[in-house]
Amino acid sequence: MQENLVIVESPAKAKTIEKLLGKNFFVTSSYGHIRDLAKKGLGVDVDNNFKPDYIISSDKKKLVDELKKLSKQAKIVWLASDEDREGEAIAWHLQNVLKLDDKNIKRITFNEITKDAILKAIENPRKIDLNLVNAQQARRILDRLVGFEVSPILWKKVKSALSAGRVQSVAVRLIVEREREIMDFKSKATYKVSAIFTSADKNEKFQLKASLTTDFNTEKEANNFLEKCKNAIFTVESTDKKPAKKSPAAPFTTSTLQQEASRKFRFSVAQTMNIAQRLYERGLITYMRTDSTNLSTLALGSAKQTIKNLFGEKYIKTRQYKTKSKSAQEAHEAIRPTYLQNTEIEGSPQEKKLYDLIWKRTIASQMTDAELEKTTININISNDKEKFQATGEIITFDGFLKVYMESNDDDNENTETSGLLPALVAGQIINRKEITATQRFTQHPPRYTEASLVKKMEELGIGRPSTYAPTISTIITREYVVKEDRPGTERNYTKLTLKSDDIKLEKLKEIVGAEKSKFFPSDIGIVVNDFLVENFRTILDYQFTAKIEEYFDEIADGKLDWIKMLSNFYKPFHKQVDDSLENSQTTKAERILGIDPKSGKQVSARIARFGPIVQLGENDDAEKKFSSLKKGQLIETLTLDEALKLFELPRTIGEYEGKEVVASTGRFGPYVRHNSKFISMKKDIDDPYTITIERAIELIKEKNQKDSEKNIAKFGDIEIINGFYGPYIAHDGKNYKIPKGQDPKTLTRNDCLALIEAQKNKEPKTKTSARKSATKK
DNA sequence: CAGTGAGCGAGCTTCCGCTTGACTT
Repeated sequence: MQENLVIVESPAKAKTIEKLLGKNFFVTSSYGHIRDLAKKGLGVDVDNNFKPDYIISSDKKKLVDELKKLSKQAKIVWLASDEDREGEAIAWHLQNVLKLDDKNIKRITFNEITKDAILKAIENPRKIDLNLVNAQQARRILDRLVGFEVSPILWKKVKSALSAGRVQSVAVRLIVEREREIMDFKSKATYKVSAIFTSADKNEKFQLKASLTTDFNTEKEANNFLEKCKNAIFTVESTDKKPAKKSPAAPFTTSTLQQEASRKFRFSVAQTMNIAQRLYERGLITYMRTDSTNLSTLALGSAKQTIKNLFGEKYIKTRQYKTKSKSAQEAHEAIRPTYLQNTEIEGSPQEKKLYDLIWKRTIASQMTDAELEKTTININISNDKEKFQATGEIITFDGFLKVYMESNDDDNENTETSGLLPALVAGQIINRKEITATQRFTQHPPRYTEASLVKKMEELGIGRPSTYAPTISTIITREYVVKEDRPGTERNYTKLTLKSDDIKLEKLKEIVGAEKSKFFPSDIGIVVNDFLVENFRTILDYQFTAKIEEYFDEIADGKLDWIKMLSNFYKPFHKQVDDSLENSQTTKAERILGIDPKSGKQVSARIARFGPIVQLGENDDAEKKFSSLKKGQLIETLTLDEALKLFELPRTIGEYEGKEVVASTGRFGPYVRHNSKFISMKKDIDDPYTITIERAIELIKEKNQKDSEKNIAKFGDIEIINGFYGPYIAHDGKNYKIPKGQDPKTLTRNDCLALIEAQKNKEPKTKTSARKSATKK
């Protein structure tokens, strides 16, 4: 057995390092943290200096035993976890759990996996930095105290099984407040004027697009302007050329990679991380959970070489980027290809795409600026003080743009910049071909996408590269927010066009406000957020994390005692907990919407046990009626008319084969019920409020037809069913596969029994897995 | 992506950050 045991955090990393270190070293990994606060109860003794109760979780026991065994056989254990707060804590937990003596351990760190860096680390070992460890303990314990003291208040005051936390609650707040901004937003219309000019000289042919530098507020003003243009002479007042530069973006961090993959490929944050993980495990890219934009000297060198080979010397510009985010801990490099000379890889289309993106971004970051020439042409109007302006941009040297251009968040904003403008001289007269004034509306602030939420969280220093994706999934599974598409609404707008000597007025329609994969708060999300902001303002403050991070830094620097820090936080915090338990109202977000003109009864909305509902009649009304809100409706913005419409369902629309046909909306959308069968309506075609009996019968017939095809054969308690995934055998509440190539119609009862028996033998495996997932739930 | 369309009764739920697996139809 080797004298030296090296423990890192990630097994993929362990593999590479072992190759570099040679046979005297055995390298293994801890798979992240090996123990954590007890899952049951608070896990912290608040009356005893916040003494933490650390437990090795069940899924880490085997690993810890293995590590114990290995460390006993080794002379020196090199604790090589990451060079940050969490990494230091992992090293410290390892020492404690493995019961390693100070003289047998050496703490080493390196933030690039190269032979040089690792050998250098081995030559310069240090002790475990207890201050840094304590900063981590303070972070961990504070998060536990916040999460486990505030969540139970929500169970009591709002709804069972809800959760609150330093990170997730602020993420939800961002989404709720953005929605409120949108609710309050008043769109303002202006008339934007643009023109197409042509040459006055018939020998010269060009078209120049220009826009007026000011907008008009009313149709009348716009029309007056166009009237004036009829008799105006247009003269080139000035042309101006200016050189400009564009610089490449920094290499990828976790959050910027998530943003770009979302913008360019529409990958979800989790999807990007899964693909990146696979690339990392295959040794194709560096670690994908990082907040650093740093590139190793090795990478800088090979980028230089690659650029020289592919594009030539003049495209090289070696740069090191400063990491933007203040909370960055920089335990790793930026995300980059391990070998920059590999311009492409084998793999799934998604893997190839993501690798290509990472490669381009990394290479571009080491290339020269792009050089541009921006041209502005101002056009004078003889009878008006307004001016038209045309702008153009051409690339005089492409530089990094040869390989990569960062995408923009607001891709729907098509700025009117064209490429090369015609060569015009001041004083030259040009002709108007067409001038239009189009009514445009200001847009509400955009709803968050996964990626833009991550970006915002990073700006606020909330969450870490390893938690962005899990946090998003938490706020969705708690049903605080939904991520979905919403159709837009139709809007009228006006367009005035001046051509020859006529002004044409058009009333046009456009679809606006359609959303794709955006976050919307739910009623529960809104209620919980309002409750938390009201009762725990300090923790919900956008600056809270940034502030406590300063304390953690002081602890890490040995300037602040971690127990004192926790105590300073906990005293006022716990008082808030007690206060809100005692004084705050249980909240149902109730709103009285008005009176139903038909029945004279009160209409109200609130959160009930199974979600948001509207109620017709007061609580003591024996004949009160309920209805659930539709998808996309919020209690906060529901109108009386919308509420009244909800009571129209379920709606009896007629009879078919002597049985009632009812239309309504359920958990899974609108449906038709007939003969105790539910038939989903077709999306975007049917509407439960307007569906006719004829159409309903059509749906019923269709469904009956499908059902008759569903059952292929039946032998007593054994059935052959044509399911969604193809035909299968159903027996005793369980489903069994039919082997490929076997025609299900020819199967006999005995064939089925044989298949069932054959597949039952595999059961022990599925049983244990069933138990596992059950205990997880 | 199949199927689904209900209306408490006790006890449980919950945090954030490190890591990767391995259950299917």
